Order: sequence, then structure tokens, then C-alpha cells
Amino acid sequence: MSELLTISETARRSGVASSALRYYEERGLISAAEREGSGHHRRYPRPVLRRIAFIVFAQKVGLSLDEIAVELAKLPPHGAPKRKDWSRLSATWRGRIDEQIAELERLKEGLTECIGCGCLSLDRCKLANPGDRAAHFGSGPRYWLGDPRPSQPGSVTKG
Amino acid sequence: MSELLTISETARRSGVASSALRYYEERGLISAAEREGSGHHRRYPRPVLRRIAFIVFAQKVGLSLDEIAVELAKLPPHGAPKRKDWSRLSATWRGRIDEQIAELERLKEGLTECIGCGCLSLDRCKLANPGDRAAHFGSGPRYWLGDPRPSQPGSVTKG
DNA sequence: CCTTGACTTCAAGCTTACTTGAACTTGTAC
DNA sequence: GTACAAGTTCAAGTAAGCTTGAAGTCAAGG
Repeated sequence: MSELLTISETARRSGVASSALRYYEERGLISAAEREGSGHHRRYPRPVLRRIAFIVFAQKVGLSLDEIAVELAKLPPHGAPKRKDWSRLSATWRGRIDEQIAELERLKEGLTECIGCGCLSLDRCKLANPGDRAAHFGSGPRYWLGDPRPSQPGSVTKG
Repeated sequence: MSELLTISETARRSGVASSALRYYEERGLISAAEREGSGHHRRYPRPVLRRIAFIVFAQKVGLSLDEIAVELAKLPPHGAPKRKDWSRLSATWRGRIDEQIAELERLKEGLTECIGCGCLSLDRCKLANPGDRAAHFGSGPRYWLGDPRPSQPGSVTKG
């Protein structure tokens, strides 16, 4: 029974605010133990700390809470990721990190080229060119980070 | 006079939506020519295209529109960045990109170590440890991306 | 009994960077 | 001179990931 943590204790130990923990619970990422014998206060079993660590990691890697929820759903409800899970996931995550790095490298390379040509021209520059941009990065000021445009409703045709 | 572009023309050539262009103008990032002889329609001078390219680049590098506004303010109001400006800026930007890459590398290294120890423990793991996190990345679910906490108002002390 | 403090829920707010919609004006082709 | 596309302004909506505030509950201390 002393293995159950209050929300503030959990917050303190994880570095994640209580409000965020409630939010995670609401989203189904973590869950409290049965709330018996403690009023209607939450009591978290210890392994929740690993789950929270998992969430924090995954966010750094660039996963959304929705994606994280999917991953967490593969684990037993109250379980924290075991070594096996961790190993499988971290492979995926490293892939993602590598992609992010690659994209930044491309960007840097583009900068170098543009120094060379001194252009910053929308017509000629590989980096600024809309078509090229779409190909490499998705358009700039875009519909929510990389969403595929939800089928143009009006007469807005793209040249 | 034929050097003035309509908003839709500008949008088409830059790949940035008209609504975004109006928004940029509202934020003071770009500005239209005097609206004489064309009703109250906007007419953009050609160099605006370079300004827009600049904005798009800067966003990719991770600058906010506020930061971009600061940079653009250093240029003549209607001027587009010249080669000199571009060269100065791209040095800064490459620095930023390198920082981002370095952070990702740190993250990756952390993943590898955590595979080694199999821990994912908030207490022991370098990656998950709140203190270490604060040092390297800022806290996880944080106050708007890396803000310094605005002086804890209540009794929320951090362990 | 009353206060204090930790906790609860629920709704609303905040930030960034736009997008969308409503209601209206202009420019141009017919 | 009238239809229609293109442009205008302004307000409100959207997305994610929380934070904040209001109003109430519960347990312990004095």
C-alpha cells in the first residue's frame, strides 16, 4: 500500500506537473489505482513513473500524444515498458531521429548552396522553390504541419 | 507599374496562401505598395517575393514569426535581403541547425545508453532524470517550448 | 467547529500560425 | 448595367498540449 503515490508525489518525482498528469490520465495514457480508502483522490502505482518517462521520451522523439497512446496501448494497462518493449521501440525512435537529422542536413546543405548562388530567389533556388519545398519538406506556412490538404473545397486551385 | 503583383499572383509564385500573406502583412513582416489606382486592393512590389522566401527559410530553421520580424526589421522596409545580409544570416542559421542536430544526437545517444541499461527509470536514467532533462532540453511537458518558468507563483516547489 | 491544505472536476484560457466564413466592395468582361 | 471573379476586413475557428481558475470535497490539526 505504501507503493501508491499521490499525484503531487508523482509530479515531483517525474518532473511533470500534476495538471499534465491529470491530462494524461484523461487521454488514457496513464491510469490511477482504484480510488478506495483515499477519498476520491488518485493513487498511482509506482510503475506509472516508467510510463511517464516513456511519454516524455516519446515526446522528445517527436511523437504526438495520440501516437504515444497507441504505443502504450500495446503494453499491459498498468504495466511499464519492459526491456523487450523498450528495445523494439527505441529502434523505431532512432529511425525517426535519423530522419529528423537528415532533414536538417538537407536544410543546411541548401543554405550553403544558396550562399553560393546568393539568390534567395523563389524562381531559381532549390530551397525556396515551392515545388521543391513540397517535395522535400511540405509547404512552408502549411495546413497544420504536413497535413495533406483536405481536398480543396472551393475554387482555390494551386498553380 | 507592371512590377506590382496582386495578392493571388504573389501567393501563386511563393507557394504561400493569400490568407497567410495578409497575416504576414498584419504582423508587419511584409508590406504592400501604396494602394492607389487599384481600389483598396493590395499590390506587392516584386522584392516581396524574396522577403517571403526569407520568411519561409527562417521558419524551417525554427525561428518564430516574432524573431523573423526582428531580422527583417534590419533590412530597408521594402528591401529584400541582399547577398551580404543573407551571408550573415545564414551563418547564424547554420549555427541553429547544428544545435538542433546536436540535441537530436544527444537524444539518440541517450536511447542507446538506455538500451544498454534497460532502465527507463526516472531515478537513474540520464535521459529521463528531471534535473538532467532541465539541463539539456528544458522540462518535458513544459510551458510553451523552452520558456523559463515565469517565477513559480504558488507553493509548487521543484524537487 | 473551523481552518488549512491537498485534492477533485469541469470549463475556459493560452500560444503560434494560420484558415475559414460572413458580409461587403471592386474590377472587368459581356 | 449587370454578373462574377477577385479582393477587402474582421471575427472566430483550428490544432496540440497543457495551465489556470472557480467551486467544491475530504482529512487532519488546533
